[in-house]
Amino acid sequence: MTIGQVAKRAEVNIETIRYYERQGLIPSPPRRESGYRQYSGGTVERVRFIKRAQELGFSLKEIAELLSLRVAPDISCSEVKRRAEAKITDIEEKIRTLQKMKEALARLASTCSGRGPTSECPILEALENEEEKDAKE
Amino acid sequence: MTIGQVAKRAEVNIETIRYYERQGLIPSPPRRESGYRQYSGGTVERVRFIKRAQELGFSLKEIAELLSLRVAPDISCSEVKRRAEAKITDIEEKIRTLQKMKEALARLASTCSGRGPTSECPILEALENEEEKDAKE
DNA sequence: CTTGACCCTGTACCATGGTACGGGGTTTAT
DNA sequence: ATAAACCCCGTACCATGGTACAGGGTCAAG
Repeated sequence: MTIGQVAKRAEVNIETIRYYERQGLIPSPPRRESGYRQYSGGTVERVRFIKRAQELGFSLKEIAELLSLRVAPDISCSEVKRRAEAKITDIEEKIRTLQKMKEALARLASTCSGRGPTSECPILEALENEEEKDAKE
Repeated sequence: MTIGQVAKRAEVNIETIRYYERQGLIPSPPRRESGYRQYSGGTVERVRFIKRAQELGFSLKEIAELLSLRVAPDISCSEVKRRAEAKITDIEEKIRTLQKMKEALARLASTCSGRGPTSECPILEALENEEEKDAKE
């Protein structure tokens, strides 16, 4: 298979395949005499693994590590589970941060009737004043 | 006030002040003969506004717009409120995405006893297999 | 044969929000 | 005077995950 075929089957950009190769996420395949890469079907599966793991919030670096774990002979499943659970914790933290932002914004928005000039907008005024921030903490 | 004093009082890096000036977020101040920037106290407040807005999830670009709105004579408070509410919507969407990720990860993690070699890890296997993904959608 | 699609490489670019230099001038306190 | 802190500018770099070229070679179908 050529790089274009792999990209098409894995539903990614050709450039992405080359990028992943450069980053070490997929191995450099053998070449034809022309220099064209010659892939087996395993690369499609590997790229799909990468994209699925990305969807779950893993960075490419973390994915590279997962891929290494997959073939490490002395590593146990528990390490994979630990990483999944660590990612869950990460995500929970992010959700908390976002919730705080949302609540602060909602409080601000509720102070504004939506009428009047911006020079007297309570939202903008709150962003300008330090007391407002301290009062929340 | 010098740039160092502004940075210290606003609790940001000197480089950040210069960056904000380059990005148009704060105005270029008058200079001494030496070339040193000479700030009034208003810049400290403005930088604090920027940082507070950032904490609420606004990008610098969005913040620049808020700062423009603040002094626009024909703009009403409702525009500011609209933007705050749009940001809330953004954040809610991000939370939903993160929730989905978390749930998918939790499901995966629950399939793994934490025992056994990684070559037989249900988490990794799920990431490898397309059927698993389709079954969820 | 011809042409269009495909492939290669290396380098640069994008977004975002900074941060770090190098090289040189200025200010301030001792 | 001296030394350290401070400031200036322009340019490059960082992280992350791509994406886009330019310039040139190869392949496959008509």
